Amino acid sequence: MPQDNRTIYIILGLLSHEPMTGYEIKRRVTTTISFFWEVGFGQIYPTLKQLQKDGLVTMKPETRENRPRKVYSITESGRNELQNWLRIPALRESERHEILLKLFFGGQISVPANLQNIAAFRKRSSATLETLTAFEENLRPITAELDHLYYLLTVRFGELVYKAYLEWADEAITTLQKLASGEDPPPSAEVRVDSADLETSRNE
Amino acid sequence: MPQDNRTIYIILGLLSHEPMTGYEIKRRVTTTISFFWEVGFGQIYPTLKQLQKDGLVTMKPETRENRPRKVYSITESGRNELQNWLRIPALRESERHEILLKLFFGGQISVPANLQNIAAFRKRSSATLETLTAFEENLRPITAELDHLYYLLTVRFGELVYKAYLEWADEAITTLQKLASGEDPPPSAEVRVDSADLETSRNE
DNA sequence: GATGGCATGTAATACGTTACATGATTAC
DNA sequence: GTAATCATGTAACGTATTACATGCCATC
Repeated sequence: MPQDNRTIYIILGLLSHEPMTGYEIKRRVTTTISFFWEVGFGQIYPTLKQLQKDGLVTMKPETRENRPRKVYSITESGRNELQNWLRIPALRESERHEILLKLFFGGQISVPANLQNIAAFRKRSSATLETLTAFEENLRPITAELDHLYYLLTVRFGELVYKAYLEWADEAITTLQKLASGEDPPPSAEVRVDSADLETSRNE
Repeated sequence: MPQDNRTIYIILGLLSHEPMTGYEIKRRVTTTISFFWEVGFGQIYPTLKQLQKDGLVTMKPETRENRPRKVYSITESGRNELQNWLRIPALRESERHEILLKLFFGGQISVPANLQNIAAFRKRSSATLETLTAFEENLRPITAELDHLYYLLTVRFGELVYKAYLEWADEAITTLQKLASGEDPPPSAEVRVDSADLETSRNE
């Protein structure tokens, strides 16, 4: 019945690994797949209820250490639903790059203002890349387990893409700096601030 | 008043270049920015109405060649709103890679099935890259105009990122093929089909 | 005693996609 | 004549984000 709702499959997928609570699903999403797909509590709890109603998962209340929690498990029909979905090739990427939106209309603001936006993007991307690299180092030695290998493949995707982000940012910064130096009079105060920003973001 | 609605800024941005109709806005989006941000008619027309109500754009009905149309122009306050937004650095990328979602849970289906998904992704990405390369070739010679230069920068982003996609796909295919050949018995029918798919998608 | 993590949830709102509906003109 | 392009819009639905609300337990 669902046609577009990926939250369903994220939950089914995580439960296919092992039973867990909604809270733990959220944590798993954050620590593993959030760099290419985010899910919030506001989606998880209602979806779990729905999945239970549809018989794709079952729920078992627990009282561990006086703390009540609901542990969900995937059912056979849930596993089938998941596998059917996994076998359909994805249709398209859904990317939304706000940085590109701003840059596309960059002519409406100054070159230094655009440089600042790119510098912020570069900084963010660099931090993400570092996280991904750390993940890779942890995963490499344990790829004998198939699930870890697939996890590693997604991390590799991130690494290659974020490297491309950095490469692009450097290229764009160079292009625009040339433009600014060729057109602007002696470096203004605004330009000096930008340069400082670029330095710090580049050397972290 | 808006906090998240980028459609507003896409429309204001396009109108900052020149006045146009809702239909033409849609066409511009499709031909230039759709590879990193898509907008449908269902968003454009209502948003135009809203923007008009808020005084950020004005509308002038025309009857060109007996065909009625509504030509929208950006106002001064619209341009201010746009520029304010352009000067705020983007917070994060919003990417959703369904291919990675499927691969992350790849352990639930066979290795060849995962290979097919990656091959489909590769094929798609390769086609997009070709389009982007063609765009670049058209844009390179006309970057004297600032708007074209910014446009080119977004296209370069696409090129670098889609190249990274291809690189990743090849790497992932190699990894999984090794796995399949090391574990599977003599090539089954299923595996043969996959190999054919990979060939055609790789040589296009 | 305060902060942070574990744990579950609802409600409101915003946003986006799809389908539907209509009609003129232009090019094949 | 038929398909494609120009042109505008609405309605329904689905999906996602944000804020709010609650409470226990463990650690500092």
